[in-house]
Amino acid sequence: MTRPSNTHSPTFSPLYQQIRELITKSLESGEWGPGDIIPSESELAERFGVSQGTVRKAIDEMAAENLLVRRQGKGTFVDTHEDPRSYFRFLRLASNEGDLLALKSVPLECWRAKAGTDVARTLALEPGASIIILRRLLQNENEPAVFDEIYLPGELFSDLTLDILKSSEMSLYSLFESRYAVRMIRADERLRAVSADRVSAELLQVAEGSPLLLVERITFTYGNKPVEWRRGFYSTQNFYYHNELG
Amino acid sequence: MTRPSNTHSPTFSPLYQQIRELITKSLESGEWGPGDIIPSESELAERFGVSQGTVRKAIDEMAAENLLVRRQGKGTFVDTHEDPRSYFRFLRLASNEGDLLALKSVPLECWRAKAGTDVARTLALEPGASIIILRRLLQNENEPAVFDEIYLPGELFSDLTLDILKSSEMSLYSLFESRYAVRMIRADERLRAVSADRVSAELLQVAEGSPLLLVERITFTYGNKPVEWRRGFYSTQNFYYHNELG
DNA sequence: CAGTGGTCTAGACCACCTC
DNA sequence: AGGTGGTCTAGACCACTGA
Repeated sequence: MTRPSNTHSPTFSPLYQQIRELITKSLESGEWGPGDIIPSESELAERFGVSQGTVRKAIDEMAAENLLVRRQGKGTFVDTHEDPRSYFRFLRLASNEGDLLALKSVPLECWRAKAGTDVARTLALEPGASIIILRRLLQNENEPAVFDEIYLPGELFSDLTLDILKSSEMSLYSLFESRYAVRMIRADERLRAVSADRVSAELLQVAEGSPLLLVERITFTYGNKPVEWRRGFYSTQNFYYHNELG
Repeated sequence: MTRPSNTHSPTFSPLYQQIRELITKSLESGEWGPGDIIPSESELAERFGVSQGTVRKAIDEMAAENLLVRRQGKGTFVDTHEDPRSYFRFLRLASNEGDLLALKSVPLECWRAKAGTDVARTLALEPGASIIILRRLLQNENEPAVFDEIYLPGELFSDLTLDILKSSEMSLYSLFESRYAVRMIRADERLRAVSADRVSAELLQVAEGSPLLLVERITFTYGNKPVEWRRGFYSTQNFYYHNELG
C-alpha cells in the first residue's frame, strides 16, 4: 500500500483510490458476485490496513456509480440488475400517459456469425471472431415499443441460444449476469431519428417510412471493456425516451 | 441548528443536509452569484457552528450536482454556464465525425404572448400570464443543426427582446444568468422521432416529412421551479444526441 | 509564505436490522 | 445485544495556488 506521502511519485494516487481498485478487482474476479454482500467497512479496513473512513470514501464513490449498494444496518452489496431499483437504469422508456411500463421481451432470432469490421472494432474483437446476433421485440401490454438488434462477443456468452432466451423469465442483463457472469455497468448511447424500414415498420406496427427513434448503444463491463453493441428502434407514438440533465 | 440527537423528531435531517439548505438559500438569495467564490470551508464551519468535515460533506454533495465547483488551492465557486466545462451539460449534441462542435445561435423571432393552458401548466403560471416565445436556430459551421422554440415566463425575463439576443455573444443560459439572475440547474427531456413540418424542414434544410429528433425540455432553477419550456427539432443526418447511462 | 481544498486517522455516538 | 452503515468531531498533514 503506497502511502500518499510519496509526494514525488509519478504514479501517486490517494489511498482511497487504491482501495477502490482493490475492491474493483475483487468484483472483476468474481470473489463477490452480483447481489452478494461484501465484507463490512471495518473488516475491509483491517484487511487493507487503512482506517474505516478511507474504506468508506472508496465505497461511497463506488455506490455513486452503482457498482455497490449500501443498506443501513445490513451491509454493502454488489449491485445487480435483478434489483428492481436498477431495472430502468438502462431503459429510458416511458409511456405518454406516465404510467409504469409492463414490458415483455419477445426474442425473435438468435444466431452466430463472424464479426465484420464494424462489429469487431466496436466490441474490440479480431475481425472474423465469433459473435452472436440477437433480435427481439419489447412490448408494453402487447403493444410493440422497441425492436432491438444486439451484437455480442460469442466467447463470453458461450451457450446462448434462442431457447434459453425464450425460457428466461428475467431481463436480458439479469440473464447475462447470472448465467455468464457478465455485468453491464455503463453504456454509451447515440440517438437519431430515422425512417422505418419495412422490417421495423412491420414489427412495430407503424407505417413504412414513419419516423422512429434509433438508439445505438455500446455497453461496457468492468475495466471499460465493451461487451454489447445494440441498435434499437423505438416507436415514439405512445412512448418517449426520458432523460434527465443535471 | 438541530443536532442529530433529536432522534424522535419527525423532521429530523442530518446536520450536513441542514448546512446544504443554508448554502442553497444563500445561492437563491444571490448572496453568492454565478462564478463567485464562496467562503472557505473553515469560515462556513465557524459561521454555522459545525465542524469543517460537516461543511465539507454538504459541499461535496452540491459539487456532485454541479451547483458548486471546487478548485484546490483557490476555493469553492458557484457554478456558471460561462464555464466552458458546463457548456455542453445541457446540449447533448455531437457530430458524426466526432469533432468538437462550433455552434452559433441565430435568434429568429422573439415576442410576448399570454400563456395558454399547456404553457401555464408546464411553467406553473396562471393561465393568461405573460410569457415570451423565442425561436432560434443552432448552426454548426453554417450547417443548421437544431431549431428551437422556447417559452419563458415573461416576469422573470423582464426586458428580453430579439435585439438583446442578437447582440449577445454568450450562450442563452449565460445570458439568463448574468442579465436576469436566473440560473438553470436541472432539466427534464422527452425525446421522440417526428416528421419534419414545412417550417422546420426549411430551416434545417431537409426534406419535408423527413425524420427529426424532437426534444422537449423543461428546465428548472433552484427549488425545482420550472423556468423554461423548450421544443427542439434536431437534424440527425450529421449529428446525434449523445447520452451516457451509468 | 499563508490560505485553500484534499486526504487520512481515531474515536464517539446514532439509526437500522437481525437474532 | 451485537453488528452494520450513517453522522459528526478534532486534529494532523499533503497538494495546490497566488502574493
